[in-house]
Amino acid sequence: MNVHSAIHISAMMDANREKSVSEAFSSYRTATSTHSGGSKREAILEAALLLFAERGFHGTPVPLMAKKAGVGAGTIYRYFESKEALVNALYQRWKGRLGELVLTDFQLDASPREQLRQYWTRMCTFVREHPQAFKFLEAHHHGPYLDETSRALEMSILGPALTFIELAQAKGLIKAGPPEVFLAAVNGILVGLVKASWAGNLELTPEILAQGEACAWEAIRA
Amino acid sequence: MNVHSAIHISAMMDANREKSVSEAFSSYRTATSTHSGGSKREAILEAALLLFAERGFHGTPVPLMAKKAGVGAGTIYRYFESKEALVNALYQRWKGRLGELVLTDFQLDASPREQLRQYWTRMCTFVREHPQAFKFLEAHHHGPYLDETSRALEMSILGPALTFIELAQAKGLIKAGPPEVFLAAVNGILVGLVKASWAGNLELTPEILAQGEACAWEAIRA
Amino acid sequence: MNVHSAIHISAMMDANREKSVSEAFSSYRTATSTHSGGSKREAILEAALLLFAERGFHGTPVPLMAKKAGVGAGTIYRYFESKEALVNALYQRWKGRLGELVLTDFQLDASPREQLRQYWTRMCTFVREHPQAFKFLEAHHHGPYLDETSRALEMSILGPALTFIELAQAKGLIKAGPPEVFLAAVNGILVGLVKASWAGNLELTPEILAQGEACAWEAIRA
Amino acid sequence: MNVHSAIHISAMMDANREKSVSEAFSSYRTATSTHSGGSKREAILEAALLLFAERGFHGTPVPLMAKKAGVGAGTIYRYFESKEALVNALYQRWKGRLGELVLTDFQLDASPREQLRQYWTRMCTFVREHPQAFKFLEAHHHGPYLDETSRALEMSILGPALTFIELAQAKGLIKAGPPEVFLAAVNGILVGLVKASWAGNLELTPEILAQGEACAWEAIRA
DNA sequence: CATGAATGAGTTTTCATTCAT
DNA sequence: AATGAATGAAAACTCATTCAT
Repeated sequence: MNVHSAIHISAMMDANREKSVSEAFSSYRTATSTHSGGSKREAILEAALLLFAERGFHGTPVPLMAKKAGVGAGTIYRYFESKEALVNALYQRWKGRLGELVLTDFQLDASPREQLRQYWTRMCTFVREHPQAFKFLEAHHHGPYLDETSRALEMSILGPALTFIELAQAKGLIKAGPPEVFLAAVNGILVGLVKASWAGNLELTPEILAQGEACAWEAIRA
Repeated sequence: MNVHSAIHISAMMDANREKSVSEAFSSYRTATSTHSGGSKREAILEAALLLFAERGFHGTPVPLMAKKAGVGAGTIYRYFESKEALVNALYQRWKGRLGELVLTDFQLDASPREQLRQYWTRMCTFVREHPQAFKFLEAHHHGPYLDETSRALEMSILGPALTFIELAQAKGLIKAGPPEVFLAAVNGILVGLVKASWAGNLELTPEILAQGEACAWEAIRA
Repeated sequence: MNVHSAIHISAMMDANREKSVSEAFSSYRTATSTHSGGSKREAILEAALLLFAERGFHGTPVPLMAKKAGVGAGTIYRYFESKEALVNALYQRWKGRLGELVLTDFQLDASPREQLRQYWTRMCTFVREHPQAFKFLEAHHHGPYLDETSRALEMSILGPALTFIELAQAKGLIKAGPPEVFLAAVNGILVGLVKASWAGNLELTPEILAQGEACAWEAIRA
Repeated sequence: MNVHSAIHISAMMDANREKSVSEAFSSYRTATSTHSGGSKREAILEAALLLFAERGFHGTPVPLMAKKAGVGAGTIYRYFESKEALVNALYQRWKGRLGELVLTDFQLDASPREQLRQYWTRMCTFVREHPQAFKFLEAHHHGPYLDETSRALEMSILGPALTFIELAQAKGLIKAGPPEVFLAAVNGILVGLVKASWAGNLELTPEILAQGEACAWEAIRA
């Protein structure tokens, strides 16, 4: 797998709604400005995001989502075939957005140190701007209700990331070993920090995030 | 909080069952060899552990647990007041065991590098011997159904760990900064590796775990 | 307590549904002519009345009520928070109706003999028109599932009745002694007759009811 | 039906246990002094009496009765075929005792006024000495779980009482009309007073009971 | 005999989904 | 298209009864 797989990410997003690549690619960009039909769909997805993040998939009744979204319970089923379809659409949307954010215009030719900085910064941006989405993605990683498309999306970020690590290893700038280890380390540190902040043990200030980035680099540098 | 708080961990384990500290302390040690009265309780806790780990609290119906445990559905309520009481007992049992495993006879006077090795090794032992328990603890960290006792147990491991980090920082052997950052980094790397293995991206061989430990040390060393 | 407390009765009726006094006052009058939204509620209350009267609160499963009411079991919980809330609503409704029937436009200045006749007649009317309601009220008098509001309603009929007895005693027309004794006697005779009819030992003809009224008067007259 | 039907009462008591008339007749007299096997049966019946009186048949779990009786849950089923059999045995025991108390050596040739006094006094004795039994009998009068024997027992007291009323009517000492009316009146007054005392509205002092008796007599006298 | 742990049918209650309006 | 009342299947939990000890 290589960097260019990034272009497939958007195609998988919101897969339950539209199947066309180009449509899918543009759909979420214009999400906030869509009109008739779209605003309710957005409201539902937003309410679902918050509730799934706080209470989990099985812990969130559909009528509660409807109430929070300000729509009728039946309306949800006009936009999504089922609760499962909804959680998959939501997962694909946010995993897709995260993937786009991270991979779009990624500096292919920067130094590994610089690339880590870019990756780290973008992930932190996502965490800051969409904390509930991050929590949702983290909590629903491997729910049995996720379909193949959702699972496949995971790889679209992991794949390019692994490629970058391999390239850096080839240059001797990152430790030798399975690249998955170092990706797990970097992501693990980030997730560790974020979870510590959720638990109230830590505040995610820019300084602390920078500190975390430094740790991540030291963890993987050769 | 200091290292000696470790002795309180056992006292909190299985709190819903016995209240006496000494009893609680010894109860789980003999769990596998318990007499007739306890075997069903053990079967229930074991079935619950597997199912909660795979499907989550809300995703696991009581009758399914009963079937997996080989008991009647009503039997579960002879041992636990409610499904919530069961998940709390389970959480406290395993968090307590993890705490004991990590903290018992911890080398207070070893070097930070050595202490990290010991911590890392013990955590890996737990992951290897009780993978479902680790998954369960990871997934149920902050469920709204956890009671005060369960939440309090969390701190009994975190507390001592933070103390060690502070001591090492004072000696200039670990980076300066909030100790929570470095604890989150170490744990994050471990959890990252374990999750990668769950996802099938990595096999947790001794070599890889050692690699992870090296990363963890580099991440936090001064 | 005086006669005017009667105006509070309606306010307490159906207290679980509406809180406004004026609304509550008029709500049950139009009960039989309610619109689409209320017909199921009425059907549930009617089915519950019959079943609770025949089999008691604990002896009546919710699905049986649902079947008798011609609704789904879940529907009952759209109208009542719980089975307990339902029995309380039912109790308050009928106790309220009985209170209204007895106290509305009661002849404050008639002779005690005439007042007894009026009270007796109205009670008999209630028994004739709502035999199941009378049975229900009689059987659920002091169930532990009744809430404060239900219990309080009891007093709104007893209070005025006691006042009338006291007034008549002051005029020397009713025996001296605690007024509660004579109220118990009058009500006891009525309930005795009704229960005898339930047992099949007696038919509640107008003659027999008149006979009972005569007994009641002789029982309490000075 | 005449007075001599009284001798059949005992024969029906505890019918579920023994069928022989003589045995049945003597069984409850010696109840408190019986030994092996009997004491547990008594404990069960006593616990059941209290619990059924307070919470009703369906509101009383068998395990709770067992606990209150100080026996194992299974033990109850060594003495009674089922919960229904138990409530019937209990009903028959106490209805039988009440019948015996009222009818044994009843003054057949006394004046109606004197006979009422005797009846009233004996009923009051029962209420005073066995308040829970009275409450139990009152509450379980016509439960659907009562069998034919239990229902039949009712008549063994009512029958003789009606005979006495008829005799008194023939002498012109009690009002003309269906004797059931006057029996219902007398019993109704008594039950009314007792229920008022349960509700806390009245204390059953000797004076008040005498007052009640006076009311009862006035209610029925010609 | 006596027990009380065990059970599954039955209870109350919830909830994903449908459908008449 | 949108709704939310209605539903029944399934959830959590209870309890009358059994049976191994």
